[in-house]
Amino acid sequence: MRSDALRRRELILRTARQLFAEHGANIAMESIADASNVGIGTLYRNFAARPELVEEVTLDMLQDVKSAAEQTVDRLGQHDLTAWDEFLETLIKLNLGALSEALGVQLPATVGGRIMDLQRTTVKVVNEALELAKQENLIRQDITGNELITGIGIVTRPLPRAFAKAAPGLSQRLTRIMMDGMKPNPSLHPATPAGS
Amino acid sequence: MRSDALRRRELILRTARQLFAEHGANIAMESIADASNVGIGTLYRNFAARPELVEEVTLDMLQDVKSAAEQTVDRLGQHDLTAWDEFLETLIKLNLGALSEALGVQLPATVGGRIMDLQRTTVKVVNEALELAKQENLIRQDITGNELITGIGIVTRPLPRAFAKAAPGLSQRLTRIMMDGMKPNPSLHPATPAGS
Amino acid sequence: MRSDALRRRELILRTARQLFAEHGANIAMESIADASNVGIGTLYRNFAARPELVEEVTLDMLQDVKSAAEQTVDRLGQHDLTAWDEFLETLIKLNLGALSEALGVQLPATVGGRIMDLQRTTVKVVNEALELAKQENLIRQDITGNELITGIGIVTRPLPRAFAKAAPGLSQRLTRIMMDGMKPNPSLHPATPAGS
Amino acid sequence: MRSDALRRRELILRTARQLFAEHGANIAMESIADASNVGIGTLYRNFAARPELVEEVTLDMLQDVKSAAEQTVDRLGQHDLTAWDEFLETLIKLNLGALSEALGVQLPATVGGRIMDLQRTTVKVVNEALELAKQENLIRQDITGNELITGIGIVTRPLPRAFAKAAPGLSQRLTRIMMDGMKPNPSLHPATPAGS
DNA sequence: TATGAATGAGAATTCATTCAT
DNA sequence: AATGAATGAATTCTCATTCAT
Repeated sequence: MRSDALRRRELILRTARQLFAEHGANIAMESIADASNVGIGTLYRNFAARPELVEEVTLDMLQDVKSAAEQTVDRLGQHDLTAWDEFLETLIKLNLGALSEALGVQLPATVGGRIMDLQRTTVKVVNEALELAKQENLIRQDITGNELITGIGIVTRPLPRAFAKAAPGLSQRLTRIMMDGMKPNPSLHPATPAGS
Repeated sequence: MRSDALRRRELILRTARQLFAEHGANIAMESIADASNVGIGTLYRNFAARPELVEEVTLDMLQDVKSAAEQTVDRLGQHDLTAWDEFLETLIKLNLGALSEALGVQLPATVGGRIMDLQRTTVKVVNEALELAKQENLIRQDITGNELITGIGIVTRPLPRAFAKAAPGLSQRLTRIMMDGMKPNPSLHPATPAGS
Repeated sequence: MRSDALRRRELILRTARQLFAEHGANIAMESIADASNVGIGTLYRNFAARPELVEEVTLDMLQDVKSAAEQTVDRLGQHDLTAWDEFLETLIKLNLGALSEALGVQLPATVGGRIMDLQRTTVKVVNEALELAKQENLIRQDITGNELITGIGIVTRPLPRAFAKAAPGLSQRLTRIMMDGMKPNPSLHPATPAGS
Repeated sequence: MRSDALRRRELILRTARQLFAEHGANIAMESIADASNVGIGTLYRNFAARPELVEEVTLDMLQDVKSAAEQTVDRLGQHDLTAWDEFLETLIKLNLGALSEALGVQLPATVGGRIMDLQRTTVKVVNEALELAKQENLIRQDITGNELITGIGIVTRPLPRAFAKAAPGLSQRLTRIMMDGMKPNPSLHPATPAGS
């Protein structure tokens, strides 16, 4: 039953992540329980309160980013240059935007240490990948790991329905434009990078 | 008396817009009434329900964009090239991001015709301005009005607190990067524009 | 409407006090609302949360004790000796026991200043009445105001149903016995009074 | 094996009794299971539902009173007069008050026959002890067994925190006063005893 | 038989909306 | 027409009890 329960916990986590991305921060705990095919009590047995669930989903997402970055560091280390574009693809597909929008609203101002820690190490690995990408001139020299991630995160946020409808494919286009803004082009902005 | 009532309605609208931008979608109707110094009943007399208020705020915002675009068309028509950067500045200052985030969540899937209409004419004027800007090579040839507006809208959305804190100035940096992505650079992407 | 609302608030307060005494601490907020013939929302508009309602009921009760004590001081001051027994009667009828049982469980460990204050002044007045009663040899010299009140409070608590049923009138009998324990009888216990 | 199971049941019972006295009626079943070092399932195998556990604890408590009374009858029968005060001490130490408060709230209006029966026989034995005590003039002639037990029970109930804090030692003082009220003093109240 | 995971009814609280004054 | 009190549905969370292993 141990593994059974664990499987169920994972299921709830995945479901919650999906629903947060799809319906935003306001999704009711009961909807998450329903979509996971468990009773509300089971949801609460696994995640003592809403903020805890939000925290776990956040960690889950950060872990995905970190794993992708680690792979990218490996592959770029072996001069497999296709790795970089695939990394960006992965980040985009992770739906960081939808999630971070939903989660950002809810995370308490003072985020728990676990998130801070994982965020830190994640950014660190992303920075390593970035360093390698810069050496191959795959990206602007002044971009930081933080900027890369939040940049993709922000640009993949779901658009207001009205806009999304009026112009299908808009989201991908905007992503592309931001990626273009990160392309190497030393002449453009010697700029002072913000954040780390 | 008539104008008195009108003034009051405008006041509520402005207050709501401010509060939506500041506190997001979850702001309570009563808070809006309080901040407007009217009773909740008066708020509801002016806006029959929350979605209607949201709709009006959206229209208000679109109108601002349209007005700015109109001025820009005028000035660019007279070859006042500083007008373009000022237009972008204005769009950024309008806080489109914060607002559209708050409003986007709430607008019903089937947005009222009024919004669609104003959006259409707004985009049209923006496209005119854009056309002039392209002639002056102030912006990439393949950017559409819709992309410009939503691009600025999306990139000026408030960041999750955790990120914002970790890297102050990040938001401006991301805006800059997206603007860079829109800079004229014919070589980069002959791309097929999406949306209109 | 102002006075209407006030009347309603008082009604809720009275109802809550009654229900706390009758059904104990666990009575649901909704039951109180129902019994008051108001919606649950109205209950919460008047008392922002359960502890606030509990506090108000407590203050209401203390005020009753204080008023009774004040009258008693007046009457004893005029050597109306029947006042004392009537005071005790009143305290008993106030149902202090049922209430304090219900309320005691709920009041936070650190009771709000308002309760502390009113309790202090109440005990003070009771002590004045007590002083006069002692001069007339109506009560043991070593009894304090605090002891008188909590003594009556504790002995009028509702008995477990099983006992109450087995012996109707038991509660009154116990009250009587405790009152007997407070009768003047200098020989019995020169005891050191506890508390104040 | 049989005795093993029995031992476990007794352990749960003792634990529950302690927790009821300590934390009141609201203690959760799971806390009782935890404190007993058994799973919640085991608790429910031994006591089919909360009221049953409450009933068993009540019986346990009544049995203690009965045993103490039986000893007292024996000793008083041999004119060991110290037995009486020790009996009172024992009743006080049994923490009848805390328990009966917790249990009283929960016992269904129609208490099971087992409780009624044990209560009856308990009161009977207490009455025998009382008879002997009266012959030795250790207690008022008009006190009944029921009154003695519930009197001690009620006066040893835990006081609301606010009062307890304001006056440490208050509880013992009140107990003493009630005991004083039961001291032999034929002149005081020829009163009609209530209950049996 | 012991365990602890699962369940869902119930409790406190919030907030959009309606209604009496 | 303005006000703010009243309403109740929706939401978060708890805990007694059941059930699968």
